[in-house]
Amino acid sequence: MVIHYKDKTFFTGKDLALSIIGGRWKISIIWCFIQQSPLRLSEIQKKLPDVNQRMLIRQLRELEDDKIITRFVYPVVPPKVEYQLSEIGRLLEPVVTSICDWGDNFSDLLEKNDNKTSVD
Amino acid sequence: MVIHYKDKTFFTGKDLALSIIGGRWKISIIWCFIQQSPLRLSEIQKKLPDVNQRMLIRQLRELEDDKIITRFVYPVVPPKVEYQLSEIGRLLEPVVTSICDWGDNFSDLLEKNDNKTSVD
DNA sequence: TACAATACTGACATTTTTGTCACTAAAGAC
DNA sequence: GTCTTTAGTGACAAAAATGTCAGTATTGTA
Repeated sequence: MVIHYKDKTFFTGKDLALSIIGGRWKISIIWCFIQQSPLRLSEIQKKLPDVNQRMLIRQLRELEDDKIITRFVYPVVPPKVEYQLSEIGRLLEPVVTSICDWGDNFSDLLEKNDNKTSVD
Repeated sequence: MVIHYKDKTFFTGKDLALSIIGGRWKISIIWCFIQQSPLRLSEIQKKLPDVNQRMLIRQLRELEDDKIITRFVYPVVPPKVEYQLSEIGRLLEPVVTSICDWGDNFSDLLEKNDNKTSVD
């Protein structure tokens, strides 16, 4: 199987997937949408205070380009733009939840080992 | 919940997880181990020809530091070193498979749309 | 005419990640 | 002493990702 996408060639769905969701903040952004949808830019900013606006917008554009999220502009003043997951975007939920689950497992393990080696 | 790990602070297991498996080749490396284990460096290189050796070793070191994989050196000449997933590393399987599954879905979608819009 | 609030964009700096090249280590065989 | 093979390391270059800052667009209201 060979996949051509945006001038690049991928030999597995996995590699294609990684190229799409591999961005620094992509999974975190998608996680926001799984919790609440739709979301305005300003709302995502509140949920992800560590991401600066410029970066956030860039990642949103990429996700939009890849059809993971949709963007809807309301013709009002002040401007209002709503983002939400597309159908294929919503299918990323198992990816995000499995990452969360593993992270929780890993952090439990850290705690256990910390207690084991702690000195008082 | 606050997690301190390697001089950094994480507020969710997800963020901790992303910091550990977020490296450029980490998921691909873990995927190799899910397919076959243990693996020698030279074997991983064959499976991931796009990763140069220096990079591969660096990613392996990071995974080892994070206790995702173990490294066993056989005291022989020429040197023989075997890597394999640790217990917590093996728990990454659902993460990897969900990414693969989603990628396959996405690539199916691409194909469908290509056919729809193709001209002959 | 100036101001408001939201959602941007452009140019550039900085940081991080990745890649390259040349080199080392190990110890038995010759 | 030199060669072999596998698995590395160090120093540096290049590229990519990310961050910063200042600025634009919109149009109803004061």
